[in-house]
Amino acid sequence: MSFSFVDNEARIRQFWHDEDIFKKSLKKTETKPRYTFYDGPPFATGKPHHGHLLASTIKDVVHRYFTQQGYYVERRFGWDCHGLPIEHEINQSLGLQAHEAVEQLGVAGYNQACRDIVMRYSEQWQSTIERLGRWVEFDNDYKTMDCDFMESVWWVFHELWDKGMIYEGVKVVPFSTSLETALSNFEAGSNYQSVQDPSITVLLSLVNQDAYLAIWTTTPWTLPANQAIAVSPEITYALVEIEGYDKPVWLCEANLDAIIKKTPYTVIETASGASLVGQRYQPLFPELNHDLEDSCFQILPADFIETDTGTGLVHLAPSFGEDDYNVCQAHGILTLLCPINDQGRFNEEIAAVAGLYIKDADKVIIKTLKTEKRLFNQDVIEHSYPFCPRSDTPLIYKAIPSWFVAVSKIKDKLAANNQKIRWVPEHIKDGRFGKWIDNARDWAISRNRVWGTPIPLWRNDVTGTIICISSVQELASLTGKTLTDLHREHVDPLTFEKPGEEGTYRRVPEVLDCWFESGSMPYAQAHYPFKNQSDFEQTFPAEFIAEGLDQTRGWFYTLNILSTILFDQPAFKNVIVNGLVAAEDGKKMSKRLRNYTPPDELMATYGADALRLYLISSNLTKGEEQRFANNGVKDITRTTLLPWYNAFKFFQTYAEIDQWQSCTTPLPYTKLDQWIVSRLQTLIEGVNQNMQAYKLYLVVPPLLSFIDELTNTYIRMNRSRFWGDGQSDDKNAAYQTLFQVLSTLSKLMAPFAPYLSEHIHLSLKPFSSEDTEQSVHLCDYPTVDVTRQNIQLETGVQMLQEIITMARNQRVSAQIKTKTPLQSITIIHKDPAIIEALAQLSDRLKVELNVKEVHFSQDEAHYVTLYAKPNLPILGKKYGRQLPEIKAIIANLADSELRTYEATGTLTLDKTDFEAGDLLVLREIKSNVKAVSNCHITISLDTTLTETLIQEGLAREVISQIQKTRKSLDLAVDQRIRLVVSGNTATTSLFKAHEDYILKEVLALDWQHYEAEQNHIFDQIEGSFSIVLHDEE
RNA sequence: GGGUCUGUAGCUCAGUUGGUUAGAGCGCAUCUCUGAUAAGGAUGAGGUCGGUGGUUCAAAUCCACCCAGACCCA
Repeated sequence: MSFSFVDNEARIRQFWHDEDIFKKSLKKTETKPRYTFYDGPPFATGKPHHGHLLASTIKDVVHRYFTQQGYYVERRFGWDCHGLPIEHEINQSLGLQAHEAVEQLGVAGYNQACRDIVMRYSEQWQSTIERLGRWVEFDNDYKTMDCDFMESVWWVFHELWDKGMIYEGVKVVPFSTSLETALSNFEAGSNYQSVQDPSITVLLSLVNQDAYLAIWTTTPWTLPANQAIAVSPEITYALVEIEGYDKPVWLCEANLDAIIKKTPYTVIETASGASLVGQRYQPLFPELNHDLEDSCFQILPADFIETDTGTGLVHLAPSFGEDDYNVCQAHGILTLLCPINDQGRFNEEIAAVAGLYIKDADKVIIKTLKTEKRLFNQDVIEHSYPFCPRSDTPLIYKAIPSWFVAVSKIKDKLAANNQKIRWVPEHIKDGRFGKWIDNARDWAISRNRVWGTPIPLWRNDVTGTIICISSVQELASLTGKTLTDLHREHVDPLTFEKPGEEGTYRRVPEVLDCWFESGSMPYAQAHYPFKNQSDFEQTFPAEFIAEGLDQTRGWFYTLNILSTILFDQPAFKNVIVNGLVAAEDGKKMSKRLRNYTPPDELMATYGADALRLYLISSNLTKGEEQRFANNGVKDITRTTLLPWYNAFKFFQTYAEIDQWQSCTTPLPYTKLDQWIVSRLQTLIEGVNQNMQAYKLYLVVPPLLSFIDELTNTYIRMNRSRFWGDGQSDDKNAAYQTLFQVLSTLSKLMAPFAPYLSEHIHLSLKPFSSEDTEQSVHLCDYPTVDVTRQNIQLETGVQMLQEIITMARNQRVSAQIKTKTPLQSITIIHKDPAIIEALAQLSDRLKVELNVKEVHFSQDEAHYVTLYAKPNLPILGKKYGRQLPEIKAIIANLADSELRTYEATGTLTLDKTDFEAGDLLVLREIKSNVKAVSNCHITISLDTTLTETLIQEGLAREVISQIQKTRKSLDLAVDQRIRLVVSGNTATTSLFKAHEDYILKEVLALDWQHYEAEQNHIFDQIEGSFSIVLHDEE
């Protein structure tokens, strides 16, 4: 019956659930130091994908680790509830556009519709996250739409308001005319498409000169909103007389041919852009020209102008371009022309295009310009243009009134606080995040939406005075209404008046950007400062957060803006930034392409432990992208989980037979016992170091090699110690060692592979003479015990393994199987300390290599010649340019010279001297000697075969075959058998000669000789024979 | 267009302050071991370390530019 990781995980999960282990781990650490964590809230409108599982795994690993370290780690799951994604789903399901949906349902109905779907997949989330093994409190979660949460968001806003960090302005934002709303830059950037647009050059008449200005645009519909023209002061412009035009034209000198094309022209004069600044021109659509500042319709200087396309004279429509807006603002153009509505349709002021959608207006405007002979050039350009990610209509940039957080005021503090954060990977601190902060601009936090936290500003409709409300109570004191829900349908109707003041206070219409809410999460999840005040202040900032690279400009940023303004601190001290999980084909994971296996399916196949280990051992945990390969998960099972489980299973099998119990009395531990314990200590040390540095990606590889050493070296080399009958101190020492290693390993692995660790921990319980914790996750994390570390021994075993490999190679080349014993091996090394270390392991060597004697020799001269290589890092610095000559000298050094060098540490030659460390002395087998060397150590295996040795080899062959037969018959490992052997005299004498040995190894009570041929035939044995196995009874 | 990251074997990835013959796993071929094992081990094939230039005695590693990909920002 083979072990199923998946079934086991289900059992363990049931155990955790039945025994309430997660709660117990929290209870146990309740009084311990706090380790604060903030969970970045996901939207529950879709199911969790690989990226979420990655982040969840990272979070869980760190939480479990610090819990076992003796910290109290509160883990509340968070949900992002507000925002455009939710609204869009409503609009889509109704088949309506935003304003229509709101008109139809009303604000209350609309918000109710959002509320109904916002947690749609939360159960799916919970089950997947729990399946992954992440311990997080779903019953103690926070939602950004909870009244308490929203009240704290109001408080945060109010703090900012009081500190003068909020102001009202105008922002040019990506705007979707189909959703009739502004989009975040994030949303706007997600759907660039290659499109063809008109590319036209238009002529405008100057007022004080009989000449035209040529301006270039790809958005003709913005021309009615033109309010100025920009030039670059550094560029040279030319006034050109062109055939067929009544007046000369100004444009940039560099592009004359490209713009004018084949028409003959003459340059009349040239001028710098600076000298053109201040010239006035006549607007194209004078019908709009009312109530504007005098500063309009003139040439302004700007620094963003390029000459590779266009005329160097740039049309400025401050309502429809960020650069345009900034330049105009700077030169006193404050009143903006905006002849279109939110649907992108022109209003009635311009008769020609009234009611037309902007893209349709393009054609009309071009036609009008043509008839007025104002169209200089008309072309089509193909370029990349942002589209609405929801409706696939072209976005426009549009100035809308907005509320801002004055981030630029606190840039320096933000940067200083950033320096206090440990970023993994580190480059994000001064790279992506640091540079983003350096260029920080004010943050527009208002949205003209319905489903969100209302901005808590009430404006007097007569005086314009604004009051910022900071709490439910304050609102109640002004309005007499105590709200339990702060959404618009409840808040908007509340108005109030102030005694002695005329006018009524009404709330401003906008809601907050949902990033403002997630950035407020540290305070809002605690309902700070209305509750938990001192508790919060003691645990802020968070010790740790972990999210994806895409949050650099998202959550990481907003958290820090708010924490810097509120408390002049970063919001978190450590952050692991994970990279994007790509599909195996290198593309994005996509439902449409079906290029990935859903996480639930993966866990149903390989289990959560394997998935977790695969995810955290990758570069994903340091912000790099990784292609997700199902085979990688499978490999983890094969290379890590399975050998680990098998090591435990081996222990369990024999410990049950022997009814073994752990003990604390001193035992005669062998060198290999001490060695594996030392290796374990080194592993513990490394894991702790890497975890303290939040380098999760460094944890799994050493672990893997430890498990490899445990199974393929320790257990393989010590198997026989567990087999013998009865109890002995040596056997006890072997059990005790393996038991200790396995139980420590289960604690060490618990954060990473919580299920299998738990299974092994629970299964080891019956063998422990001491009380153990109910769950491995309630255990203290192992710490390194340096007294049990023995680096010399670790090196010795390392060398032992090298020798074994070399000797096996020599057997292969001599064509002698490992089963055939050989008389002796000689190990040659000049260092007595190393010989001593190896001598202690010589019994081991005999068994591993199947040799009868192990000899040691320091007499290298007999076996090897020495040669040297330059120790480049040292000699390079010493000799620099002369290095090639020195290398040549070294290559020609004689054996005797190198022996002197090794003995004395120095070597004096005619041209140069060498000191200790300059040379690397290596070994090479002499051509007349039968030996093998790996440059450092040399062995010589005696490959002479005698009849006795061959016979012994055959006896082992027989044993091996009998064991295979036992296994194929599914006999229990301690099942005794009887042998019936048929064969010729050679067979019989082989059995007679090695009777004791064979019977003992295969657990046979006796053997009998039979004449008849039976089933099992071994042709390797001279004369052939067969064996029948009989169960004992 | 700008910023950050990535580019190493057929595939997935290591590669320390520049330094000696660039490694591992999977896959492939050959051999081998095994009463814990879904295994293990050995050997081999497979690399112009994305490209070009530069710095240096020495570059996968540092610098510049270019190419490709990802993310973020325009």
